[in-house]
Amino acid sequence: MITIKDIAKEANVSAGTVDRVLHNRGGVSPKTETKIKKILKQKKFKINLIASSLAMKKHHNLATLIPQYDEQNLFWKSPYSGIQKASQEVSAYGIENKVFFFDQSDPKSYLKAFRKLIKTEPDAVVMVPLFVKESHEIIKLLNLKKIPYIFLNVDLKGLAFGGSSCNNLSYIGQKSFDAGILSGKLSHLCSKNGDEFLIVMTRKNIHDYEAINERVKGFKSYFQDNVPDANIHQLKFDQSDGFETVKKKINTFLSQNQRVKVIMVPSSRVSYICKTIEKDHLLRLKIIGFDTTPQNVEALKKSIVAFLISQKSFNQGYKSIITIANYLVYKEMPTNEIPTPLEIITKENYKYSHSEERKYYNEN
Amino acid sequence: MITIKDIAKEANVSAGTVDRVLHNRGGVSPKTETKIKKILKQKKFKINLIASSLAMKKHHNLATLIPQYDEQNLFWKSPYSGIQKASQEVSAYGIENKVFFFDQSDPKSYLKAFRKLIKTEPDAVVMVPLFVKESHEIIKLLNLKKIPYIFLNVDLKGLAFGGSSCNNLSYIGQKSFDAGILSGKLSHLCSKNGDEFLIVMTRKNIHDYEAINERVKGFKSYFQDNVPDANIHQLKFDQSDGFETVKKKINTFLSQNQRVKVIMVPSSRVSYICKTIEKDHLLRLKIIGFDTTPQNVEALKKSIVAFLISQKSFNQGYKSIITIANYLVYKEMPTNEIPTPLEIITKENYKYSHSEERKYYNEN
DNA sequence: TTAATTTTCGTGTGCGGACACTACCTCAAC
DNA sequence: GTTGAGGTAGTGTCCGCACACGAAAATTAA
Repeated sequence: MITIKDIAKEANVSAGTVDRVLHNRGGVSPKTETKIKKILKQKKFKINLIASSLAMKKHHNLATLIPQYDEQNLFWKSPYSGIQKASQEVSAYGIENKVFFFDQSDPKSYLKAFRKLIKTEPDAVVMVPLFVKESHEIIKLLNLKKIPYIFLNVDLKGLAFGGSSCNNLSYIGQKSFDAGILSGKLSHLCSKNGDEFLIVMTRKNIHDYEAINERVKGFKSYFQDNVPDANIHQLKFDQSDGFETVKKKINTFLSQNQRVKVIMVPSSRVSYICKTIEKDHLLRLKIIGFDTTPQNVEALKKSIVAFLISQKSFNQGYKSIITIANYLVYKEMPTNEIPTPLEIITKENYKYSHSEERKYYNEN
Repeated sequence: MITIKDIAKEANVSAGTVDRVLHNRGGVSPKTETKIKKILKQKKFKINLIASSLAMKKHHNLATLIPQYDEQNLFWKSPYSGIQKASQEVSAYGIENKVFFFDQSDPKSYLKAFRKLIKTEPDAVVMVPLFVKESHEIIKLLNLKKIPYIFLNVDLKGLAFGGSSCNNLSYIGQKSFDAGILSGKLSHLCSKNGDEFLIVMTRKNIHDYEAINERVKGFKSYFQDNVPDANIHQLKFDQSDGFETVKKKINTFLSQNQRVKVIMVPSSRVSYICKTIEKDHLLRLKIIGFDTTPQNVEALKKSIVAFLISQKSFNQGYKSIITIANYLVYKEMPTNEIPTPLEIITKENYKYSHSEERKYYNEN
């Protein structure tokens, strides 16, 4: 391992001088500078990041702005857990993360949480820019203060607000359209000619409205491209519809459409839908859903659900923190967009997936 | 940030004493030990890994013993790449990894490579114990020298040789039986009642003989448990069979067995098999294979292959190094067995998988 | 009681680098 | 010739921890 001192000795200067050229601090004569730079290259010197960050005594403050989760709506629990795990890990590197929650249905709470956040003077921010208009204001301030930020799960990419554009370091999140395509492919694979398909939409939370729509679009797009004459039905339920209403509607529909053999539920509510379907219908159906919530996994294990497509939101939360931490500590520039694997989960491979996540839950 | 000194001050002892209890170095009276431990907990002290690794400046020597790969047989390329990537990462922590190759068909070269390896006096070893008998000797020596080792991709678990048992820290590798079950499930899902199945075995390398066998067993086991009356055919080819022989046999078989609708190839040779199959047969077939070799991915993209099951051997190689590094640096005891996810890859989600691996390839 | 141990603990140094502080040198102005 | 400014380069300290060495305290032996 080559150290600064080695270089200094070789160049007949002191370590301080080498340090100066390493950091372009100036105050070095052109002659010595070129000489040192030459030796640096020749010896393939690389700064020891460990020693470096110790010496700098970098004490970074991170801040995270995400929607609050609750019993009713566990969607944001998983990314939060990932964030927590990553925070724990990077804390050893002198990075502290503060999490600020807001109500996903209340833009005002979003702004309010951000105001609290900004008061802590973070060095970087991970945020879920759920509300476009309010995000405008936030982005502007972050740009002004030159605080780097990355988007989690919701992208504002390309949006420019009156001169102040989104300079987010990266976007980490779902590719819902592609996930929809995948669900189409799986549906197709486990069907035969003449089978019909059913999409069941239940709109429960506003936040994933976009994701659900994209999934449906992707699903249809797959069939458009591959089986244009496929018969795709669609049922929509509202928040106001009770269990019995849903049950009646679905079963009536299935009775009248015996050729429907595959159901795709573009949300994490697939296990709920399954509960409404009568046994004799279930027998002929292949059901595909999203997200590995405990209930969904239960349905998977019982072979009621054939496939779950998981976007590993735990990992997304985890990665968001790790990414920004690497940026702060090692100045490692993340790619503009960090895609998350689209995982296909079945009864048979579930136990091998999400092991990180489950390990974390067990420890806590 | 709480430092050792803070703790020391609080406990009215010196930093050295705190250090001693932190590392269980002994030489501390029970009284002070419990006192310090209490304060440690209370203040939630966490060792600063940065400072720690700097101070230790442990120059660990790792050694890896894996089969050589070549143009003909790329199986071991992927784990090797993972190993390389991890080696690079841990080098910043003063860990150097030396890789020793052996000929996967020659036990002598295995022993020879090991002798070279042991001369470097490694602090830990990652190895693929391909040959049982020769491994005996190796394990004995490693046990004697108290060099920790982990097994990659081949397990000798439970094997005891004349008193010297395997004390491998961990096993990182495939779960081929379960992968076979998964292939069964996928085959089942994309078939309908009355369809028949075909397993095509090509035995090319000795090393994955075991894996292939397990996959077939798993496949059959799935059907045994779920569709006992399923009709499963099997074709075997030998190394001596040329392309034309294989082609003829397969197509003849498919012509005579029109009800075969799903082919499962329990090895990474699926793309090769596909090439032998005539177009009109391909149209009715769903094909399932293993491993994301470039050729297989090509077949996947052309929709010739429906599913590939990947065991992420890149990640396995990567993890093996990271695991042993964590053991050396942080004395972090790995779990006895580290399972690898069984990934289901289709045309639609391929681009989102293996991103780590591809990133690495692009960088190098 | 004193010497010989053993147990328990404090001190100092170094890991590789960052950065402030100081020292030296040159050159020009007075 | 003295003085001061500006440009260069060396030195020392600290970051938080690991670990060796040796000192002090406690225990045992003589």
